[in-house]
Amino acid sequence: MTNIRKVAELAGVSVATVSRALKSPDIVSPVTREKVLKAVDQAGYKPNLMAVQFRSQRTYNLVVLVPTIANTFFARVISGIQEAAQERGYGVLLCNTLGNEAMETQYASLVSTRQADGVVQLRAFNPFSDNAFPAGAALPMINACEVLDDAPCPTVKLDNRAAAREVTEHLIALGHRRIGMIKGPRRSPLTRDRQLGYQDALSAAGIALDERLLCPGDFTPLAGYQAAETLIALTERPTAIFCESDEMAIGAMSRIKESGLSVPKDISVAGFDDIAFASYTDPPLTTIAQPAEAFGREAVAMLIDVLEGQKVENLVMPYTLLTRASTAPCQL
Amino acid sequence: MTNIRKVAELAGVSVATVSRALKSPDIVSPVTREKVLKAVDQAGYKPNLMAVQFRSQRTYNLVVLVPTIANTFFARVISGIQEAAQERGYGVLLCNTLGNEAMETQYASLVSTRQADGVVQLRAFNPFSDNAFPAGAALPMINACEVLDDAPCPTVKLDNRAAAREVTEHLIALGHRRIGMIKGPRRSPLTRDRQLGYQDALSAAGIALDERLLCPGDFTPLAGYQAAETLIALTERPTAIFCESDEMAIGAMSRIKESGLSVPKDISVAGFDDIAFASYTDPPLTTIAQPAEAFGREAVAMLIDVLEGQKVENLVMPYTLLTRASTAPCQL
DNA sequence: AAAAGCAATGTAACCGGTTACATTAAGGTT
DNA sequence: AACCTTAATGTAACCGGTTACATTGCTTTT
Repeated sequence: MTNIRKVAELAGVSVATVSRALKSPDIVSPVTREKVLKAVDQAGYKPNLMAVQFRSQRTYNLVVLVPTIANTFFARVISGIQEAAQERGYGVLLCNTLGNEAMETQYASLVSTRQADGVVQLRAFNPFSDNAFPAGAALPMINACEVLDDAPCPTVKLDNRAAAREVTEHLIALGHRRIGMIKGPRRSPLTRDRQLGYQDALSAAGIALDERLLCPGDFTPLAGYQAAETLIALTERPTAIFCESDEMAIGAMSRIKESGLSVPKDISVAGFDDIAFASYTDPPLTTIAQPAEAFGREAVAMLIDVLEGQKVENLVMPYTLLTRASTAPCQL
Repeated sequence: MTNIRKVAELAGVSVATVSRALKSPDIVSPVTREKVLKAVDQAGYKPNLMAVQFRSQRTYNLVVLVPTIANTFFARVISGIQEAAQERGYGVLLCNTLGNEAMETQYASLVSTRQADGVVQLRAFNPFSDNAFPAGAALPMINACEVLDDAPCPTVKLDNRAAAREVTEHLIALGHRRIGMIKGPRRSPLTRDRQLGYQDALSAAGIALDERLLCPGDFTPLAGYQAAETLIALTERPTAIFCESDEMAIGAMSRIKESGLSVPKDISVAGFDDIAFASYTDPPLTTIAQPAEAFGREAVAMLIDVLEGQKVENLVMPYTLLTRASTAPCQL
């Protein structure tokens, strides 16, 4: 393999001069620079980035911890991450953690073993919290999308409470009083905030909370399907269902129609995320649009700022309620 | 940062002994090994993997070139890749190339600059074909899913022609004679093979090929939506449509219903891939199930075998026709 | 003309592991 | 007791860049 010494020999200069000619062209004479560049070309020289990284102790890689790449919302976030990282010369080591905390911790340790410079965490879990990491060490991390309450790092999030409130208010404005909710995983702050927003809207409208209308889920279509089954079976079934993800909403709609009920005539359905399929469902899905790609881009921008020693501030991203045909006035 | 020398000092041995105690425990005495391990623990020592990699000239990273991560079929393939890579101690550098060839070539060059050991290419394009790479150099690569005809590397693929033929035969068996096809990108071998399979079935049944029934697409729901529009507008519209991806099938179904037509009563729709949503559409989608995760796992297994100097053979993966409610007997 | 300043380049230490080779000590053989 | 073998450990070169410091030669200053 051609290395810097070969090039130096070919150009008749020292290795230091070659290095300088490539990295700080302005401090070598034009004549020498020419010679070096010609030698580089002739030898087909490409710097061994492993050596560069080793020397500079920077990998220019970022670890992204994603709960599941199969969720199309995260796919969009990752696209944004990828794009922003590439623009700034960073690579992305993607880690599909499947919600497995041990795996998250393991992947996060890529930073402490110098395989990556920092971490973007898309889930409310601090992979550095166990004792595998030196307590004082500042491990560059950004927590985005699902954010810890006491995040030990900068965060990028949505005002989930306000967004959930807005969806619920939309349903109430359509005359619905029995509104089911298909939630996310139990211990997620995201789920808690969205439920708070749901409750905010209910109490503002003077509607009592009925615990039976709350179903747990895990953001997958299957979970939505099963939760809808439960809700439909209630003696007083809801006339509207708010799902914490579009994927669950799709599953729920499937189950509702299977029962011979109609969306939105019998039951209105609202989702969250605005995934690509949301406008192709039958009927098209009312949902909260999140700027998924922007989440990714902003998280990366912040992480790189941290790595470069700049100060960063927490970010709250905007959302929009998209009213489509899956929600309609209550028929009762 | 604690390095191997600190540990050596702490344990009262040489750095070589520390290295050996960790990498080949059997060649140091039990007593010394104990001392070293205790020192490692005490110092909180973790080897600097950048140094290890630099020394061994192996990164234990694989580059994965994926056309678009937003397609849920690829999301499944990537899950498989991730899993297999992790099991064998490799990291995955995911590159969302968006079909941009310059970007593919750029990412592939991570291998020549020693940022990664090999490439898994999920698209029919040889990123090493331009002159940016030394001609003779053996750049470890596996081509999976969409495979080049003259791939310069081992491949993992489906018998797309046979699968497409099987779907088409299924439609013909239901009595359909005018069968539309929503295709993939023009120059893709995948699209060509699937069209050949479609034609095989037609000619076996004595049905003439009608070019107007062939619409180009790009695997997105929007493309399916638009292509369906074209097909519906034909004076003699098809009674069945075979889509080269489930995502396009979902878009097509949406457009068909928008026209007041019913699936499958007026038009049967079949897809390809069996993405997670395929069983939650209304009606559930008849499709070809591909072992997406297995594609990823096999590709990684093959790539690592190549990296380890073993011989590998091309692989053809199995498929299954899943008959669901979106296809029904022809009503004409 | 001697001193000082500066631009251009060379020399070699350094990053943190791995490993070929050298050295030492202990045990076994004749 | 002299010699050989083997296990255990130490020494130092090495991977391929980067960069602090040294050196050279030329120009400017007084």
